[in-house]
Amino acid sequence: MSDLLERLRGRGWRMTSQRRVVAEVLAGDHVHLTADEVHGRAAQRLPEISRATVYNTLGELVSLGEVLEVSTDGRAKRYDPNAHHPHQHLVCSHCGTIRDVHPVGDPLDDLPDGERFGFTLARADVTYRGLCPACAQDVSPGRVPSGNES
Amino acid sequence: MSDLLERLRGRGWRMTSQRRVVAEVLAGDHVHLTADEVHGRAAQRLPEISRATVYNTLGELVSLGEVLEVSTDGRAKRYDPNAHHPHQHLVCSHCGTIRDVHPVGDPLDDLPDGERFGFTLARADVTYRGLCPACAQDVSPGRVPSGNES
DNA sequence: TCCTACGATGGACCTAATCCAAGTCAAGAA
DNA sequence: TTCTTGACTTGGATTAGGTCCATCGTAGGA
Repeated sequence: MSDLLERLRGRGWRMTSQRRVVAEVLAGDHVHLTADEVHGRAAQRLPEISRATVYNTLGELVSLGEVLEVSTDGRAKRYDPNAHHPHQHLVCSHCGTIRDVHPVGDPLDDLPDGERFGFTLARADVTYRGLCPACAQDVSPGRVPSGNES
Repeated sequence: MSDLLERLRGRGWRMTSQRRVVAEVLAGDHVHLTADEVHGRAAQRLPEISRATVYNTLGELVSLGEVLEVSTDGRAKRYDPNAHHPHQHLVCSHCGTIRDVHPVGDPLDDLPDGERFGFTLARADVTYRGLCPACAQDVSPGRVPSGNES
């Protein structure tokens, strides 16, 4: 992730401790934190960091194309640092877990000309929805309901 | 759309003037109103209708499967009455216009087993993004498509 | 017509996000 | 090294979108 910091510096970003911490919090695969979670983790290292700064920094990372904004559920937006590898998302309808996935083919090819209404298409965002293994067990009454009744 | 009212009555829905007006506002193709827009249009016919009632009614229509909730940007959810005809959405990145579209094939088929992480898939939501004809004209200043002057 | 449980109301409240004026500090210049 | 300055940060106010709840109203069955 330090190459992100390099890229940002190369783009003339003024490097501050706040921006560094936010960029570092957003490292790794399958990371999809809300702005509030980013703030929480950043505040562990830099207790005085403000929410406004986290929002500003996330917004800049998004407009620089270094981070993707994903809103899978109409609630808080999530931020995905995996912006340089095209991918789609797989979301658990029950617990909200998100995984990055790589479908085959290009979904843009599936939209016939007659269905494009003259639009100039840029991309297609696909959200696969279903139940993750853990929730599939909890939700289906199956047999032997594994103890954790509420 | 009056068949919607019939179906609702058939399901034991208590029919009130408020519910009728909300259901009537949500009629037609390519209709994707926000809750606030629904409230505004409903209030033209029934000025005393409250926002809470609109939210309640929309929520019930969604859980009955009569209306779809779509959130194509991180802002207000939109409500799509075209719930009985499977479709995806085409969104203008500039003005936000939404069209219902029908891609060929089933996007679920494009996700290989190795990319499913054990999930039980239910469906795939696809959002095609691009510029509508009107915005494509507005945005491009003519020719010289402003390469990448960073 | 009367009852009553279901639905509507509006105002308080909540979360996510943005705005803003004032203070701070990174990094280039001297 | 110190100075300078404008970009950055702060925290508190504000906004948008949505939910909750106590109370009132009414659809529709008896």
